[in-house]
Amino acid sequence: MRLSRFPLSTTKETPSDAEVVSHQLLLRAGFIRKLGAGLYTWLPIGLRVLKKVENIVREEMDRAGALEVLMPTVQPAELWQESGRWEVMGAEMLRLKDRHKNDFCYAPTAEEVITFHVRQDIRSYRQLPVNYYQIQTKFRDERRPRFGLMRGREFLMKDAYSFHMDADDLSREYYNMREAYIRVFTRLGADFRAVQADSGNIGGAMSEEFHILANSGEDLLAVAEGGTYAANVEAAECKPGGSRAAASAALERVSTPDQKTCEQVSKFLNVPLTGKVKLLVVRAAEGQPHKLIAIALRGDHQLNEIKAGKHPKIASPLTLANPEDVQAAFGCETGYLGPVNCPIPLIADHAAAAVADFVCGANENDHHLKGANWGRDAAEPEVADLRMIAEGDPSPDGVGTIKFYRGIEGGHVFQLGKKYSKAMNLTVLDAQGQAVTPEMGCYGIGVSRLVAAVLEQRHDANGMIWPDSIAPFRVIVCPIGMDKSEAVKTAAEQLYADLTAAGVEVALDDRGQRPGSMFADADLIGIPHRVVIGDKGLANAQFEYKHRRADKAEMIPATAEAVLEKLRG
RNA sequence: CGGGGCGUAGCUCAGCUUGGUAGAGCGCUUGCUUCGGGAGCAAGAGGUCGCAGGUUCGAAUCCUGUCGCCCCGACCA
Repeated sequence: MRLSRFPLSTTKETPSDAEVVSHQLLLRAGFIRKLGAGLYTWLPIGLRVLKKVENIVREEMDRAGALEVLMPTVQPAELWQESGRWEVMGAEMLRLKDRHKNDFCYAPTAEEVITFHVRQDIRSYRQLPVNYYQIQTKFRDERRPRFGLMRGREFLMKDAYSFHMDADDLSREYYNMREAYIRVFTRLGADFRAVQADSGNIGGAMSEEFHILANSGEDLLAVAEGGTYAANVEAAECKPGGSRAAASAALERVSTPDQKTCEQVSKFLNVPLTGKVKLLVVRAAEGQPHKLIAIALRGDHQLNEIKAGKHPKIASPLTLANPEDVQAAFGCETGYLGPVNCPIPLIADHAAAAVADFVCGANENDHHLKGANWGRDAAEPEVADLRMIAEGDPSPDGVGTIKFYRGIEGGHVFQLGKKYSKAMNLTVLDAQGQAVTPEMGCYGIGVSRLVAAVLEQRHDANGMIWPDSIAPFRVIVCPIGMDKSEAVKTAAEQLYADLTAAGVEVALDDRGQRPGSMFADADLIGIPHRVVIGDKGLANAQFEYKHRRADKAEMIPATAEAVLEKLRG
């Protein structure tokens, strides 16, 4: 490609409304332009990268045996009403009406549509298993689109849906997809982790997310140092620790005026946070004897709202009680709650239940209790895993110690089970002629998000640093004084022709720019290999070669073969 | 959805407090010089000041409404 006919619109200035590096660079380098909140146009150079990511995903899905289809982005409401999600999905689903006033949505995902088609076409166990995928635009009306491509509203996604006669075959395909994802992320040149995940409201059992590690990531990951365990903190289990020590202290009521937080009380009474038990009050699930329920946590621990929300006695999604209701139930402010004489049902986290001689609120304003003990001062509590895992905790699988990382979710694999096949009456006949409801899996990759996520890892002060696999061009040829020197012009044109003939994607910077701006653009758009051709080098029959990551350039023979050698190496 | 902020040239922003001829830098056009890390000089083009009302002799500036966008929080296959 000749850059004289491939306009780059790069800027020196960083757009003010771009927060994260990837968003800044994508705008500065002219890869994308904003059309509205969470809506971006891909310009020619950016689209080249997006298409390459898309093709890597396509190749690996094909290699894994999945079959590509293309479904409409506008879907009839009836299908969503069948699955029940027309009501469940909130404002994040964009709803439309056609001229006949019929309801539609702009696809946020496609479980319903694919299940509908499989119901039409698949009748026999002989036709299963099958795994259909598409690479298609999705729209989710996020409450708060942000970070450019990382959380856009319209985005490009690869979504795959598999159908199986039984759970074992679903499990087999799940691991098949997992392997395909590992190949995709590896080819993108990304530092990534597959982590255990919460399956959210899409439903299902087994689920893992693929995260690209980056400080700007929106998710927090618990990864075992010295082990293999990795989980999104939302999903990370906490195993019960050691047994509780025997009670040794007497119960004592102490005055703690205006000491409402655990930190304040801990400091005021000079006891460690780990020796305190705190109480949170949340709404109880429907049908529970009391509308509120108390959760006891150790002072240094945080509530895991996802795990707690799944507890059968706790309302889902987890909802904190409002302060008036707490006041009415306990007769004191929220800063002084404790398990001793707790007026409502209580569930304790494992760790909170393992503390002896603890400090807690006295259920009376401005007072706490010291030396409190389960089984003596407070009833032995029901225990559950309710807390957020913490850095330094032992890994739940017993190997290693937990350290936190931030990650950008680039892919997600789920075992859905029968949630949609059942809701939408999908059945096939098995070998005995019996109707069976197939098991489903679903597997997503955020294709456009991956472009930004890779960039979060691969950049420096001068701009982007693409791996060869997804770079907009592999090589950029920068001729110095092309319009002055016939020798430079000839050599540049020859190299351009030779590399092109060799099947290398090469950009020839024939715009007649000064060297400084050529180099600045080449660095900003992140082309991995750069060849500079100037009269000085040509006098010695040499080109100058530099890898985008290298500190310095080196001289190589002035031949296409020498350049190709560098690309191989 | 709650809180905060911003809409002025293609881009980044100043001007608004205290109403009176609409500005700068970058980019763009032309010419000359320059040519190995975003060149210099000179000339030039380019703006319904988001939109709609209102106050006023006069509104980018003050008031009301409205739309859009950004940030923090809550939320999120």
